[in-house]
Amino acid sequence: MDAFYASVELLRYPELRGLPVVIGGHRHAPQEIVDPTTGMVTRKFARLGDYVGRGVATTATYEARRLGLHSAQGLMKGAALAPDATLLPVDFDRYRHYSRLFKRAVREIAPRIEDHGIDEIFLDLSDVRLSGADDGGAPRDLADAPDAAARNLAAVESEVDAWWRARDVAKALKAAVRDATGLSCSIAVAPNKLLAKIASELDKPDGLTMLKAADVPTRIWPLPPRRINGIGPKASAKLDALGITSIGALAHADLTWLMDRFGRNYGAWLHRVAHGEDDREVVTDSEPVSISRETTFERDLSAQRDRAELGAIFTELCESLARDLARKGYAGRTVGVKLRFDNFATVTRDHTLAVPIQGAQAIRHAAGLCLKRAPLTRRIRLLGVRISSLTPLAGDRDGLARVATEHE
DNA sequence: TCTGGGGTCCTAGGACCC
DNA sequence: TCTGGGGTCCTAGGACCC
Repeated sequence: MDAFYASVELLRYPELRGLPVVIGGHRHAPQEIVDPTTGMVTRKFARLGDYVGRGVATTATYEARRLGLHSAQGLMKGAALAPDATLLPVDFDRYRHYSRLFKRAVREIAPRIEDHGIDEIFLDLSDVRLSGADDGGAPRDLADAPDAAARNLAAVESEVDAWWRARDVAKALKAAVRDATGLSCSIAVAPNKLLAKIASELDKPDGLTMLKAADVPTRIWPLPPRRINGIGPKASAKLDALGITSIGALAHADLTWLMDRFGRNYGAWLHRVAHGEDDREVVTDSEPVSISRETTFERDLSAQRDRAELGAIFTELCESLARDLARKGYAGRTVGVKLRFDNFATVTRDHTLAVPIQGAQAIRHAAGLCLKRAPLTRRIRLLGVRISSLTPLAGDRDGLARVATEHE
């Protein structure tokens, strides 16, 4: 989905279209002002320049991106860059709603969907046929061809057919998503998930990109390695320092040289992905591995001096986690805490129980044991509680069905 | 004016078992 | 009279993703 959170917000605040808007933080909802005589409603939006706090931008409209604003950027930093941009608070419930809408619309056309976050999916289009479309009838039986050359030709023709069919399917998907949500998305059709993901960003927003394996040298190799899903800031910086600034350069790097510098597994993986190779399946059903809640405080808290406040937040986190767990229909055996200190260093502590738990009190008790083992000398900026080693709760078919549609 | 919140996967060491 | 070779589970940290 294109600039998903921001685009959802523009649906309800159309007067912001065309303006730089940033989504982030949580305490600055627009004020509605009703004119007592006319009854006309005008909204007063928060100005990014007035923001004070520790929030980051989750999404920026394309107009805001032109001013240098982008996701994961601190809002205070963004405020210095573009003080007159509009700031809207995040509304996850609303985004989840639109997420379900677009996924449902897609599922009607292409049922083999892999969830990849709230605003992304992978689709297996192998067996998708548009109903009512003239797709040349039944697939040709290659065995009917009289000789090898004819079989080859028939195979090529059938591949070409599939290619144009996939393009029509992608067009139909975009139309269905727009009908269901009023939102635009960008789609790429490619031989695998790796290439589809990269290609889907080549023509954003509202893109439709068709990419064949043979296109990799011309269209993928010029891109920086960072565009590959799995090459983040660290690996990218290291590649840069080694003089590798494009995916093509990575493809031409020696395999053993890469493995020596990045480890056997990661080095071999870098080599494969640079050549566009990826054999991962589209996974249509998956269970969550962990569920967590965390919060960053408005000011750093001391374990001694702010004990009461920390305790209240800790309990609240355990209660929200227990609610999430119940809503999704799971119990878990491993409870963990996460602490981030004033110097941004992060520690975690885990505790595994003999039997799965799900209640807030049991979670709070186990998390308390973890907390006792954590260093508590520095001031704390973030506290989190997590539960893993999950087992679905028997008898909660409703819950499981909800998980199947909500799991993002 | 430092850097959210929700996740997944990988690595590495140690305990423990056969 | 030095300490094999598997395997699993648990813990902690870190890179990465949306």
